[in-house]
Amino acid sequence: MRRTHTDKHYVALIQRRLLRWYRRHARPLPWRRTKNPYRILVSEVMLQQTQVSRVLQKYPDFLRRFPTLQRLAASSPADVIRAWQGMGYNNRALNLHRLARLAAERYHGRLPGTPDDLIGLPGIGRYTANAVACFAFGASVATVDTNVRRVLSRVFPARLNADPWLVAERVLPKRSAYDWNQGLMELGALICTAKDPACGECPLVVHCPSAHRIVPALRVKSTERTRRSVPDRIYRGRVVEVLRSSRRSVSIISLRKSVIPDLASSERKWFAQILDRLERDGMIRVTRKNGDLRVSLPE
DNA sequence: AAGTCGGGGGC
DNA sequence: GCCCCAGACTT
Repeated sequence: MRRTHTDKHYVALIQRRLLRWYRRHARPLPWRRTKNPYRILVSEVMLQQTQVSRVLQKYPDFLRRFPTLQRLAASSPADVIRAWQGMGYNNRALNLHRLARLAAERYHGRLPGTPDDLIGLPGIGRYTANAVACFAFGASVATVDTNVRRVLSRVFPARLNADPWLVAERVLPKRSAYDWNQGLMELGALICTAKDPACGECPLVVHCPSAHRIVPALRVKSTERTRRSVPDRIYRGRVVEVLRSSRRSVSIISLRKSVIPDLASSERKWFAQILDRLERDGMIRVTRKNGDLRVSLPE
């Protein structure tokens, strides 16, 4: 009988090796030194599609500015968007603020502790729900992010086509979920990287069928609609960035000139659509002042 | 299932 | 220039 990834003994060996490696090599990241659900939540949202190195720069300031979920709920969306400067994906800031206000009225200003109650909250998908439940509330649940997905697909390639969540749940050591999940992510970030992984330093190298023969990941071709090959979200980001630094509302004319100085008149409709979508997202506010359209962050 | 949503740093 | 990154949401 050939061993599979469900072989208990084989999995247990891998679990012990990774846990030991993690306990020795774990970086002292600030969100690993707290169980405060709010602080864990902020870190997980910030880390969505964002490197650890950048989150490290913004995380302390954000928590100083908004020390608790209640303080976040009591702030304006504009305040949160400003504090999000440099992070990208500004919808995350908006959703975090919505979550805070929603928790204030539904959960007395606290975060629920189960994946079922967390998932579906603004900006909280399956990964973040499980991450907060596990890292803050000690729930024994799997967390599958891009690191975990990559590591598991290499260590357990037999299930390459299987749902990574099923694999992750099957190999999760129930008693050590926190260290295991963090360890998988740490391994993916430091050793089992997307390109040119350091198999020579990997604690799982003797068990890994993919060791030293990693095939380059398939190119994920971007299909985003572009204007002159630049995705719209880049211009959305520029609009928000201009509004961040202006204490007052800005006329659409001057806003457009700040964002794109040489915009052709034929493209003004395109720019108007950018603003429409930003307004629909709740990212900006458009008001009329004596017949003139003015734009600001939602104060 | 595919599009959309930022920004910075590595190469 | 291109690529990657602790995902979520909309269509």
